[in-house]
Amino acid sequence: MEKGWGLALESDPLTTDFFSTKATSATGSFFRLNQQRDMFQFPVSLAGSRDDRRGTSSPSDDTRIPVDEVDFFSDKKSRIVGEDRVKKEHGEPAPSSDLDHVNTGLLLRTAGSDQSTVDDGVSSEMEDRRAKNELAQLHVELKRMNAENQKLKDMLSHVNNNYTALQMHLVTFMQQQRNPETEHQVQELKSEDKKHDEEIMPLKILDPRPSGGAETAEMMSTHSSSDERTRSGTPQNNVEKRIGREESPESESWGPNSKAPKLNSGKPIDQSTEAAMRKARVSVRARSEAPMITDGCQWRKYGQKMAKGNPCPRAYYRCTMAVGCPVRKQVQRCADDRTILITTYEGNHNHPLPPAAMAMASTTAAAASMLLSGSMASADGIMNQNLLAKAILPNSSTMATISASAPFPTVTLDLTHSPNPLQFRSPPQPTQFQVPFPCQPQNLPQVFGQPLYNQSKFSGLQLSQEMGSSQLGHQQHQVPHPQLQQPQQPSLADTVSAATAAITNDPSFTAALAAAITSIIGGAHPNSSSNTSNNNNSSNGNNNPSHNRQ
DNA sequence: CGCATTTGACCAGCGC
DNA sequence: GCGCTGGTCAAATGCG
Repeated sequence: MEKGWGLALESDPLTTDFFSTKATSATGSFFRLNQQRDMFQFPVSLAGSRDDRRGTSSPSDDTRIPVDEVDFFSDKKSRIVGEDRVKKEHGEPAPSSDLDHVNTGLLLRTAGSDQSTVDDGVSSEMEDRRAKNELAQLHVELKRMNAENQKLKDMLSHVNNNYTALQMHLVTFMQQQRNPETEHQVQELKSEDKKHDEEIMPLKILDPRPSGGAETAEMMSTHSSSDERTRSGTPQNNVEKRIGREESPESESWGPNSKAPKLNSGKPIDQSTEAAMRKARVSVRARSEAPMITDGCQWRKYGQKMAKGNPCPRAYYRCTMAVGCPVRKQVQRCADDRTILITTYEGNHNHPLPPAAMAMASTTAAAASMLLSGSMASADGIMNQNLLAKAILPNSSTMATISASAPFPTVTLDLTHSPNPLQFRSPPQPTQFQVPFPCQPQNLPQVFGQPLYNQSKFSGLQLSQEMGSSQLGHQQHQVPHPQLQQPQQPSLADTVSAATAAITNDPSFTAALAAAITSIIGGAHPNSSSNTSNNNNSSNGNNNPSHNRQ
């Protein structure tokens, strides 16, 4: 049972098959197949993150190079150096490599090999000396490479941080333009986020929605207090706890019986949208044998119910990565197709997330923001939401559906239509740590021009093709990102499912999504029609990319 | 023993 | 008002 950031965060829920308790035994036996292996997994692609260093099946294993000597960000040289060194130590002649000076020595030796067979005495001594010399050179080179790698790693980390900060600044700026009164709240969030920038990417990217920042802050405070009450645990507090739960926005149930106001109620827009924000949900449909997708967060199961119309029980989970985190999720198998796992997220994390969790968090945050932005953009929420769904998946109406008729605004990301899903495939390495494969970037598919580190078995948002070509391509000028400029490589069918992780790991994803949404909403929204022309210039991510939803 | 899960009970909202 | 349903709680249980 592993408790760190990374893949094994959901260890116990994995082994606990809630379908086996009440569901049929048939499904139980089915889902018990390699649950660990078949978990959805989200990548850890944050450069320089701890997870990146935990690569296990790297070439360093084979060559017995100490891990600290082989950097996963390293270029080919250092690895070759390592191999050469080992081969040297084993008496093998090192092959010609990229190291010129090494080659020189080897070539000399090779050139003289014929002679060395003739006069053994002198040449063997010289060879020894030469070999030692080479070895020393290799050591020096290795050190130099390591230093260089470290430098590059630092730079990469720095660039990442800067990029995130810049993105947040941009969102903040646009948010302030749209809603100046929330400026101070936004600033609060910014300062909070800064605290965690170095180690962990912050989830609480500002909510660009009107009063979004306020909402986030409010939810955080409210939930901390309410949850503290809830966790106080003394029996005499039961009544108080119930009351507190009712007062807390998060405590509202998320079912059709919930107290949450409906979208098109007659309430003023502020209240209704605020409530809608609280209750906005993102439902992810994906194929998986595992009882729960691995989204990088830690969850604690707090309930299970048989839902009407579905023989499979519905499990209720609460985020336990931080005390008082209001995020909850429901996990349920689809009644029609029990290989489909439906995970519904609600709430905003009130804590920083590890990179592994950023993937799903970004996805759901983008979807939720998009949904809520759409619902607020106009009174005709349904229309805009449909447009937003098309914004996510312009060429497929079934990939993302937004329900405005539901008690809560819900966006459903349907990830089950992969032509060749890889969710049942074995991971390339047995370890549960998600390790990028910097050694073979050329073999990796790209989404939005970003190499896919295919460590994810998540079946994917399937945004790669449509979004990459039509949507993102359209938005590239709006959301400048170096990687977005790269030509998109045709996505491999069996790696499409990893697209989501890669997409959502890219901080530009939500910005790009927001830009796309903004342009659409701008056209549909009567009040923002004047902004339509601006969308191509200045809408870059402002309208959406709030990571305040999980 | 501590922690997570299980599971029955409770509560609130909705429909009839 | 009553029953149904969804969501949550918390004691009981299981596991490492």
